[in-house]
Amino acid sequence: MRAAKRHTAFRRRQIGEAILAMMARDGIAGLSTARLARRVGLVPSALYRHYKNKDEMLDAAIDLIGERLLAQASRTRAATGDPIRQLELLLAAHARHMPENQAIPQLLFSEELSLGPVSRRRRTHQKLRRYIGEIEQIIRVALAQGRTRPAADARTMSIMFMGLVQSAGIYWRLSGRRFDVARYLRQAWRLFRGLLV
Amino acid sequence: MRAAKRHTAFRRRQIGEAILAMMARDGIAGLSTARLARRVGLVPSALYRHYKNKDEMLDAAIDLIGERLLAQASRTRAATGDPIRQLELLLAAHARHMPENQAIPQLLFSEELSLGPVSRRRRTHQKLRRYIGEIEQIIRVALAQGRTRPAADARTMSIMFMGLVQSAGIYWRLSGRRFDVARYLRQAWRLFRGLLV
DNA sequence: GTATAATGTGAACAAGCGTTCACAATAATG
DNA sequence: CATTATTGTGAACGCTTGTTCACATTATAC
Repeated sequence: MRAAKRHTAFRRRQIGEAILAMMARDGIAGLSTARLARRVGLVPSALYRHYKNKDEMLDAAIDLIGERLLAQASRTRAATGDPIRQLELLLAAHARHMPENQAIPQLLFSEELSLGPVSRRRRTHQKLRRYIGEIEQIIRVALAQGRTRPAADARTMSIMFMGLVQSAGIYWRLSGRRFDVARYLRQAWRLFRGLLV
Repeated sequence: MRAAKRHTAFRRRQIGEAILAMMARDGIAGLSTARLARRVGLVPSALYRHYKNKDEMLDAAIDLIGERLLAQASRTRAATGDPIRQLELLLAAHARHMPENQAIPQLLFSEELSLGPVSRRRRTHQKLRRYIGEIEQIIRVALAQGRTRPAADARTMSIMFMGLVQSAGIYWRLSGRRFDVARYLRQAWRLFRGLLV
């Protein structure tokens, strides 16, 4: 059956989101144009009406990831003014969206990042830096309010914060989704929190 | 030129170490039997004299990783009796061997782990659990000696500890090897240490 | 020293990959 | 309504992949 004719903008978003979903499960390397097309409901060659080649499709997906991360951050900052509470909410969101968000660590460690064009690594680096920058700002505010004299700067702590999520993701994935992410992150948060207040 | 005839045990080790080295740079997906064979100095078909198929080669490499991790841990525990110092040494070792050890995170997030046989995921899970178990024991000793009443159990803290290394690895890789891992881990260590003593 | 087992080689294979292209169908424009 | 631009289709391409197999070479065992 022939697929409906939709605008390129629509298809581009469809394709981007399909890539994200597929990356979350199977990583970026097992992602073939054939499977991607099937998921979107098109024939492989149809993808090339909307993107020049596979590289452009992947880059679009990376942009999507960056957008979502930043949206998550700003949504959290809007929810409350308390920096400590913001970090807590952020961790909870990561725990809640662990399945879909696996696309992120999959991407960060994909071989595409080392084998593919340098521009892609830089693009990804930039997205992550922005997100960590958001966290760093929150931590800076928290440190200003807190009573402790911290043993490290806000940037170090923001990378550590990301490490909490990463380690949870690894273990969750490796355990066959059995590892209790929410519990771990709650405990880890209690420790991390102690470094701030 | 025809390659020398070596015993299978010798070739197996050669192949395993070649996989590790190649994984560290390019991940596990870009790893083809052709490139692997060239690196070992053989012709692709020769690999099949020593392993039944590619899956078996990868499993062997995973075993090698496990061995190295445990060796690292026991070497560190032998170096000093002080648990705090042990953890510090372990972090320093991770910083020093970051380039070679990239094979580990590459493996942990490889799509081979989700697409490949379940046995491989379990195998990897087991290796990592053993290593984290070692860290957990060290932390347990440290907590018993310390004066603080910890806000989380030793297992949580051991996963957090691994998270330090992971986040450093991500950033280092993404920054094009420019990120100062040693500096970051020193600072992160000061924070983590504060949770123990 | 001869037979036997172990290891290496090159050719060949089927399958999957990303991509191109002529052509068909549909939507947008006049 | 006619024209034109846009989107979808199926076949075909060159390439890489993992693997097998008959055959050549070398080490080991008797």
